[in-house]
Amino acid sequence: MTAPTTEFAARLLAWYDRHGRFDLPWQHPRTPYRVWLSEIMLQQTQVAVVIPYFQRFVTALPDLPALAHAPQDQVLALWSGLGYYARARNLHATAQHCMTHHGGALPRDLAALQALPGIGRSTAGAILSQAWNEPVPILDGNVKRVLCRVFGIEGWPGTPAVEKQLWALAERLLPQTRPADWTQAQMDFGATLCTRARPACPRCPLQDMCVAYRSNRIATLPTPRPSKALPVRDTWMLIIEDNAGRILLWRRPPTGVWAGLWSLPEHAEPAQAQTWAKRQLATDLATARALPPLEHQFSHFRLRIHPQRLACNGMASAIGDNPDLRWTPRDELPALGLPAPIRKLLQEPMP
DNA sequence: AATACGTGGAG
DNA sequence: TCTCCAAGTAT
Repeated sequence: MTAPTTEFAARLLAWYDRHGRFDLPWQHPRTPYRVWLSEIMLQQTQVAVVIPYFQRFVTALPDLPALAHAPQDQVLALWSGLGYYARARNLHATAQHCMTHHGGALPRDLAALQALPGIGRSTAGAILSQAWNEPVPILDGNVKRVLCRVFGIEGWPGTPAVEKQLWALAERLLPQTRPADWTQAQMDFGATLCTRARPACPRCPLQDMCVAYRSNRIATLPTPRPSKALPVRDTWMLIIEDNAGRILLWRRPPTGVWAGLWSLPEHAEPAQAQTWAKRQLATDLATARALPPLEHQFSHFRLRIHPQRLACNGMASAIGDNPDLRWTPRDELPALGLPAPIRKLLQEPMP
C-alpha cells in the first residue's frame, strides 16, 4: 500500500518549498552553534516557547567559545523557565569539551556528536543535516507522528520496538538530495500540517498514501502513551527576608529535579522547616506566616508547595561558609537560574 | 526497559 | 479544571 520511498520525499520537499518555515531565528544565520543550541532548546518544547529564549541566549552568548567561558549561573539564568535543566548543564559541558578536544567547534561527525552530553541520535542527525547539509536521518516527535500515520504503525512510539521500526523507516526514506531541507521539511510538516490534534488532511500532499487517513485512523494514530496517575509530593518552602529585603536562597543539589538551580530552603515537614531556620540562622525569627499553597505539575509528579514567609530580625549573616546558601537582593534574581514557580513566587508582591 | 527530567500551550 | 504532550536524552 505504501508508495515508493522516493515519492514520499519528493512530495514532502515540494510541499516544503511552498509551505515551509523559512524565517525561524536559528536559520539566519544557520551556523552549527545556532543549530545546535536551537535543537537542544527545542527538545520536548514548542517553537513559540523557544524563540524568545533563543534570542536572549545568542545575544548574551553568541558563539561556542563564549558559552564555554560563561559561568554556570549565567547559563542556567538564560535557561530559567525552559525546564529540563540538564539540557543547559550538558550544553555548557559540551561547549567546554569542544574547546579542549575539537578545536573550539562542534565535531562534524555523527559518532563524535552523539558522544557529547545532551546530543542523542536525532539531535546529532539534525545538526549534521542542517549545519553541514549531510544526509543523516532524524527521528523527532514530528517524524514519529507522520510515519506512524502514513505507514499505519501501531504502538506507542516511545517503546523501543516501535522506535526501532521508525528509525529503519527514517533511514529508508532519506532522500539523496537536499539533506538540510529534508530535515526541516519533516519538522515543518509535522508541526504545521500533520499536527497531533486536527491535522489538515485536506491539504496534505501524502493523503492518498497515508494508511491512517485511508483507514480512518487519524484520530487514533500515533498510539497515545499509556497514562499513569501522578503522585503528589508536599514541600514547605521558606521565604526568609532580612531587614535589607534580601531573600535567602538555597542551591539545589547537582542531581534530581531543578539540579543546580537556586531555589528556596525547603523541607518535607513544616516543623522541620521551622527548626532548620532557627538553627541555621541563629537569630530571631518573627512568626512564620503561611502563604496559600501552590501546585506545580511535573511530567512525573505534582508538587504542592507550601510557602512560609519568615522575617529575619537583624542583618542575618549566620549562614556560615555554606556556598549553597546566599542572601540575594531581589534585583539580582534575574541573573540567577531559578525554577519557574520559584521565580513567580518571589516576583509576586508579598502579602 | 523503565523512569527521571520542566514548563506552558492546546483542546 | 484536567489531560495530554511538544524539534529527546541519560541512566
